[in-house]
Amino acid sequence: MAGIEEVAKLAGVSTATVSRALSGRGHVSPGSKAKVIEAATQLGYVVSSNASSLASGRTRNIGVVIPFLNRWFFSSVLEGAQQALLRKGYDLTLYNLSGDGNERVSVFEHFLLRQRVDAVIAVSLELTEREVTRLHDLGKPLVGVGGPIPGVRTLTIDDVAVARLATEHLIGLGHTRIAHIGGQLEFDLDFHLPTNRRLGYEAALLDAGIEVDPRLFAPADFTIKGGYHAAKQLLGVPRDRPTAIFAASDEMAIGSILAARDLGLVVPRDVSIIGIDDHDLADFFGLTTVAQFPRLQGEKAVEILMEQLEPDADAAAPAATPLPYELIVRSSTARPAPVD
Amino acid sequence: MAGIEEVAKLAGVSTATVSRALSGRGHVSPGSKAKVIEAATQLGYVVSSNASSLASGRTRNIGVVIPFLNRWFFSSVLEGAQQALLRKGYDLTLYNLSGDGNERVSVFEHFLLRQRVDAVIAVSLELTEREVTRLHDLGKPLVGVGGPIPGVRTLTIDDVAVARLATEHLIGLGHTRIAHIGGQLEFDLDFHLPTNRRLGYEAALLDAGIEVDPRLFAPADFTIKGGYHAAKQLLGVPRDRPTAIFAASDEMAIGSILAARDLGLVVPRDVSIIGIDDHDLADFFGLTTVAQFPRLQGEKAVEILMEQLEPDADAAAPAATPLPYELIVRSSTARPAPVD
DNA sequence: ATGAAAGCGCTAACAG
DNA sequence: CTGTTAGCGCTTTCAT
Repeated sequence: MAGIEEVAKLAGVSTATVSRALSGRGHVSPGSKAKVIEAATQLGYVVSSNASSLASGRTRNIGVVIPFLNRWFFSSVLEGAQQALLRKGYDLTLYNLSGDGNERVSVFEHFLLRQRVDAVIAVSLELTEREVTRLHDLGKPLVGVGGPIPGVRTLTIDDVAVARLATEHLIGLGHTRIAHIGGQLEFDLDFHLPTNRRLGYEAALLDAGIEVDPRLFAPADFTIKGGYHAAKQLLGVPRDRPTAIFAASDEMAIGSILAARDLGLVVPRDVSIIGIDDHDLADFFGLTTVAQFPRLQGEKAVEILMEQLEPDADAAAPAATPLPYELIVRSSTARPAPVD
Repeated sequence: MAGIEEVAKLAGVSTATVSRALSGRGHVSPGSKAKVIEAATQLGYVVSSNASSLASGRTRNIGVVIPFLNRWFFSSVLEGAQQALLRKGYDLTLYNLSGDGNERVSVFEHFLLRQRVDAVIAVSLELTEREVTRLHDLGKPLVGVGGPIPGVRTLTIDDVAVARLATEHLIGLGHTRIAHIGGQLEFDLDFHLPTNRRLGYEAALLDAGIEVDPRLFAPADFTIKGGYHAAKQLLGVPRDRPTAIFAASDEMAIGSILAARDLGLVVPRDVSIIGIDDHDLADFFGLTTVAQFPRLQGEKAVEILMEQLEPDADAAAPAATPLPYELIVRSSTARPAPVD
């Protein structure tokens, strides 16, 4: 492992110049820079990140705290963040807080504070005030994705508007008996999206002069299986069956499609189904949905952090761009069958 | 941020003793140790990992190189590794090599060599000899999961045996026209599992005196969609339809189940279907499968690294435990319908 | 069992 | 634009 000193010697300059030439901070004459780079590549020199971090206080490493790895939304956010960071020359250290609160304390107290990271991205985790304060006091930027953190810049789609759009799509097709599969209450703890989506659904209904019928709501756990069972309840009633279902996630919507099939119903002839996400499987199932773009959310979180970590850059993204979402109409929604 | 010196002062000992007491290496009297711990917690002291790494040469950080994040097998391995590492007090730095080879070079040359990690876990990536050599030269232990790396300790289930078990399950039920949905050739590049699974399938057939019929093989890309299309091909033939399908992954098996349904076939009455994985969705679809346990594989990879990084520990796992797999019979397989 | 002190390899003033 | 030099905060010999 060649060190900076050898590079300096080979290039015929001082170690300071090597450091400057390689890191890009401070001015170096083109000539020296070329010689340094030449020497560095020749020796296969790579900075020791520890020495560099210790001396500079910067780690070029971002911590990502995330509750699940095996769900579409989360792995997509992670992927987006990872790629954006890689491009910027940053590493990503992963803290998967799937387990109990114990794990969580340990991560905060012992890991994040170890000076391992320059900043933190918290995905769908409601941090406590104490946790936020700790990070702020350390001067570590923090950005949230997919969940509201008081006092912290957070990226979330407008869940109310998205749910409203989905519901209005069904209303526009002529549906009036529209069921909703939403989140269970527990899910509201860390991110309030179930409630917000339900609110958007109800608002759309009311605006259209349709009464909200509590019997048309079924809770589920955001999985295919959960959506399947919820939809069976909703669609299994002998009379006044809903003609459409708005599920708060694509996985639950897909479960609903499978449930409808098992009940002998044809989608969309007998029942229209719409979700939220634009999950990988949505296309395969012909699911109409409102796309959110989690990869983009991950990338954007990185951008925001970069603005704070490296303010020099040409002041890119305007601070408060709303996150995009988009109705994608496939074959799971249609006009309701005419009443005989 | 209290430093080690303040802790030493408060505890009335030297910084060296603090270091020893907190890290556990070297002997410290119980009395001093208690005082140090007391002082450290009181001050909220946390070591600076950079300073520690720089001085000791150890980072307590493991790099995980992985090609996908959004697939069940990979996210499960990652989850297992993450949890095991967390328990050991290690961090996990993630390198997602989804993109082109360019990214890959960059990761190796600039990231892994920066002294950021003590060891590397490579998931389903066939590293080049050069890459392996680089890491070895740096004294960084390396373990592979799910793919063969020449000259490196690798954890993989015995794909041939697993495929054979799945096929024998079908044969045992009385099937003789057994189709196979396997991987496309491209997938064989980085991990040879498609070929190995096909080999196991053919071996089981031959052992049972059943001829291997190349028309009963269809390639796919390990997704539900891919399995769906492959199965349609296989099951759509007008005569001599296979009575069973062995898919090389659960996702393809699930696609097959959906294809069968769309063709008006009842599973398992008209066609039996078996997969490999025990994917999250397998239970929901009643899929018979051979479970592999990717979380466990991730954990095991960590164990192996720990043995090398911290040889002191009570010599745990015997080196060459084979990875477990297990036939899980659900409702997608049954005796073939009697020939009329 | 403990303390003193010499670095680990680099960066950032500072001076020139 | 470039070199000199003092640390960054800890770990680890080496004594004691």
